[in-house]
Amino acid sequence: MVNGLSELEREVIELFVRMADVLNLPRSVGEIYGLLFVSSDPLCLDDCRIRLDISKGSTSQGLKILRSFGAIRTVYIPGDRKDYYVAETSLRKIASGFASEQIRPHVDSGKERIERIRELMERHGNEDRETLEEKIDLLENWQKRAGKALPLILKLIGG
Amino acid sequence: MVNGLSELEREVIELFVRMADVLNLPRSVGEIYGLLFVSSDPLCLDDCRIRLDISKGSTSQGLKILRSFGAIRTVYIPGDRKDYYVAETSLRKIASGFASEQIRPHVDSGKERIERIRELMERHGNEDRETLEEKIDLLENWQKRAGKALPLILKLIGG
DNA sequence: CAGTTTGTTCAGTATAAATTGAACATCATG
DNA sequence: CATGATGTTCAATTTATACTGAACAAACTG
Repeated sequence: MVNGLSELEREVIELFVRMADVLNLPRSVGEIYGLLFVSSDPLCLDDCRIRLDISKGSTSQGLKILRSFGAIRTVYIPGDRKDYYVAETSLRKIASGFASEQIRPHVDSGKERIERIRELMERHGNEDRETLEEKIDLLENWQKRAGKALPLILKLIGG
Repeated sequence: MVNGLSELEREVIELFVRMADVLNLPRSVGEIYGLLFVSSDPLCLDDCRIRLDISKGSTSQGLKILRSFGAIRTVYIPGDRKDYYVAETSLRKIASGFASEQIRPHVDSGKERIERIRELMERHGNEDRETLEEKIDLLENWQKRAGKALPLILKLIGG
């Protein structure tokens, strides 16, 4: 046992580090969630910091991000001023939180950009106009499908 | 008009740069795909390089990546030694290529890791054994759902 | 086959993002 | 209200990743 983490713990944490990587989240976010996930009892900021051997700043930021999409829950422990956390284990909740915080904004800004592109095309009056218009229609189509797919995916994953 | 790119072109390209960012792909990949997407005719490596003002290396790498999941198609132009490319516009094709090249491997390696975790737990014999086992079951459950969701998402998006 | 065109590779460098740690704010408590 | 405990913020630094450009390989051309 190195670092205060058992091999089992390290392996679970690494799993979530990889997930974080895929989801474009900081490594530390994966580490923290992983640690909370394997822990059978709630941990506070300092617990995480010490066991993962990361800085206070990273730990604070990481917990903030995890809270922001509901991947962790705050637990009140009587007689203790510290905030304690447990991993949320409902995939549905996590996925929908993640979707609305990290995905939806991108989809929305994409929508705005397509509108802007439409406007630009008005004053384009080119030979390729026809072809171009088809492309933009296509783009809008993708956009819409992405927007509709998102909630369905959540249903699908969330069970 | 700056850089040889019209405002319209720049806007479309930026759209794909943002997408690339979400999908964890290099910016240049988004740029190249965007350029090919707005272009009404096929472009070769040097066309992309010059119009986007990026290096040969980046362009070559970018095209390689785009080819790797079928986001672009090679077009043969008689009497020209160069390879020409057009953007693939079937979302279904692109999404399934992306899934099998960039997502599936992660899902698979996650599966292996869970197996390893299972083994580690055998020789764990702890008090928390019960709780821990539930967690790992949960993990496996997520894993399976992700594996099954993937093809469904493709159906959903691909139309 | 020497010269040219085309594309790839990769060591070095630049860029963006995450992490650190110290300063700061907040608040409970004696 | 001074002290200590807890958590946040942010400038400086580290780290990971993408990009560059020169060297190279392959293949065509005259």
